Amino acid sequence: MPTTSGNALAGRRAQAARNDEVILEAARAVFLDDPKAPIAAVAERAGVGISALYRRYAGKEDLLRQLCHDGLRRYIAVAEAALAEPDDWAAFTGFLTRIVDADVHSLTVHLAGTFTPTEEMGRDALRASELATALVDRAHASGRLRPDVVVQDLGLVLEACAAVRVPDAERTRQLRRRQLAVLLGGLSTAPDSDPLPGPPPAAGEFDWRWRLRE
Amino acid sequence: MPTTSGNALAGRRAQAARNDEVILEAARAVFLDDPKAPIAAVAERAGVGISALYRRYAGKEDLLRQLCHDGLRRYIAVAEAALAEPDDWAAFTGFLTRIVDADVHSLTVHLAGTFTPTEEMGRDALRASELATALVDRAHASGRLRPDVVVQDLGLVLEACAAVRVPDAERTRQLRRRQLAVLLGGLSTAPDSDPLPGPPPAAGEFDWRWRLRE
DNA sequence: AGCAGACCGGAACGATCCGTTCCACTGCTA
DNA sequence: TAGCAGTGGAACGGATCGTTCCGGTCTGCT
Repeated sequence: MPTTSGNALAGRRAQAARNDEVILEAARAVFLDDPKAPIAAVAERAGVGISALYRRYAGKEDLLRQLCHDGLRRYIAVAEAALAEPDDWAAFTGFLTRIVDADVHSLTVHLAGTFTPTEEMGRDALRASELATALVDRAHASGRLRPDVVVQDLGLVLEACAAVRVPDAERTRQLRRRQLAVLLGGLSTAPDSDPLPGPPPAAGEFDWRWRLRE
Repeated sequence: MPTTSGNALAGRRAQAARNDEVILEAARAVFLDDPKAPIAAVAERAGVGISALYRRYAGKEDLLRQLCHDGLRRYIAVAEAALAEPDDWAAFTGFLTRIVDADVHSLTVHLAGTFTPTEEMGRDALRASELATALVDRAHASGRLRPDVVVQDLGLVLEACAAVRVPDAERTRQLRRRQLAVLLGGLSTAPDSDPLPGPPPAAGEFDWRWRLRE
């Protein structure tokens, strides 16, 4: 007779616990593919009924919020891991590569505006931007990053990579790496290059995504 | 008494002719901002009734198709103009700058899949890709374009720029130019750079956009 | 002058989609 | 074995949107 915990395999409880995972994974896959997919698509992909979803989340908005927050936490985790890398430039490039590979940008930015954020998300977003700043600072210190690049340019880079999209997921990853390689080449210091044009992206210039869409 | 032609200002005919323009412009603005905007939004933006739209176009699909075809023709015109530039590299960069500024990429690619294309569009698309190839070839000849860049990489570049988007249109243009500058830096030959990773984008790898969405 | 009809605004309709609720059912768990 | 947590999926109600339709206006021709 399984107790309330400790058994990972059998029984109704275990099935429910497994569904927790399956549903979250399905939601990630579905909303990554189409940010406004219907909730039924998530249930279908997970191979469960709609009730299994509504038992866990108050509604679509709640699911989206948790998914987005999850992406934010991944971002932070990847950034912290990258900061542990001793080489300044490698920390920077490794960070971007991992974020792009994990498609975290789509998980966060593209889902924003579809729900009202919690204040904890606000705190995490702040922390995320601090970490990103640290990575850019170190990249500058390494001398390999163009001096006129600012933190907010990371947003442009990630957006550019997330925009690459073909039906096959693995191929998408490859093409995004190619895109990132080109961008990193352009971000690197070059002997005789003109300065980047226009005022650099400003802090908060992309915040409109986080405000509710009207 | 105005005759049937020659007068550009007065009368019902003239108003109708003006509406032709106004509606097309409104449609461009609206669908550029949101590819699946309702048709009523176009009418509202144009300051006309819905009838004025349906008098000119058989339906939404027809409007979208003509808009997209229009974008394709712009693309071709810009490419032809660029090819007249004597300097190989300048032709290449000038072409990209103009396409990005005019937001032609959004007009074509992002609208594809929402209508069944005509064969004339197929011909124009072919011509467009020939012109793009010529521009890339000349850029290669100039020696300033990395040898491992292929025509299809243009699609990635344009996608990256089109992905940049803030509420203000003029600011969007500025940021896209910045993005393009970074990308062009990465596309340029550099003394000691690793080759671009992965197989390059293949011909027709982005064609799925042109097939009807299921 | 007068009328036929081009042209227009916008209400109304019908189809579709989607979030959410609800209920019957299943098989653990105590 | 009784009860309930967990579930599948039909059904509902609201919202959205493409399209049609009708009444009204004004023009351009006769």
